[in-house]
Amino acid sequence: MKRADFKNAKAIKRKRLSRSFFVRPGKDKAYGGRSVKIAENLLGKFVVRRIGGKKISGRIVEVEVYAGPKDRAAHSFGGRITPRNKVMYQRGGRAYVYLVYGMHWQMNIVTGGKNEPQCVLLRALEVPEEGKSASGPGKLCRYLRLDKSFHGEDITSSDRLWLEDRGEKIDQKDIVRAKRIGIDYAGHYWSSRRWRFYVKGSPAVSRK
DNA sequence: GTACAGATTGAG
DNA sequence: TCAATCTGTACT
Repeated sequence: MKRADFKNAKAIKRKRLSRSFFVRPGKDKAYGGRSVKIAENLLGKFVVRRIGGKKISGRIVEVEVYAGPKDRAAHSFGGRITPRNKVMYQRGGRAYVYLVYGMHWQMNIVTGGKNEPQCVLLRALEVPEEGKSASGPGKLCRYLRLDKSFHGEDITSSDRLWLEDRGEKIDQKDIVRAKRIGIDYAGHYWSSRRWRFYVKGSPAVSRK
């Protein structure tokens, strides 16, 4: 490697997202507002999964906000606390991983402070591997090889799962705001909230 | 204990 | 359009 190349390689910014990204001070302007902001800010960040000496990563291009206890589509609706969702009540920065439809894992990131049960679902990544796909929450977990053992993982300190800022800032005009997928059971008010965000034009976005 | 539905996916 | 597949949840 030439000296200049080495310098360039070192110059690529890879900063792990820390607690302050997931837990933000202040009050929400609208219900779930801070988590909406976090969701938008997650676009363009990278998920990194370390398996032994190997790293798998992907660029986040699609997310959804779930903001209990008012949100009928969220597991925390009504303030329910169950073995499955109790991690949502912890301080932000942890993974909420669970099985849907008896066969697909989904990964959420807990946002907000203690006893503020909110989270952001990761729905799609752009991945470098030819032929591989992470377009959809189930496929994303299959790609990253995530399962129940990651439930509750603190992604601000874990050595096998974390998020990175690599210096990209998605412009507001490139963020599409849409209705969440697969939650029609939550009733018109909640299913019509535009709490799904994706990067305009990304080929990896699910259900375009 | 039983019943039932689901933040999905891939095949037909 | 539909079945796979199983956990969480609500009820008896």
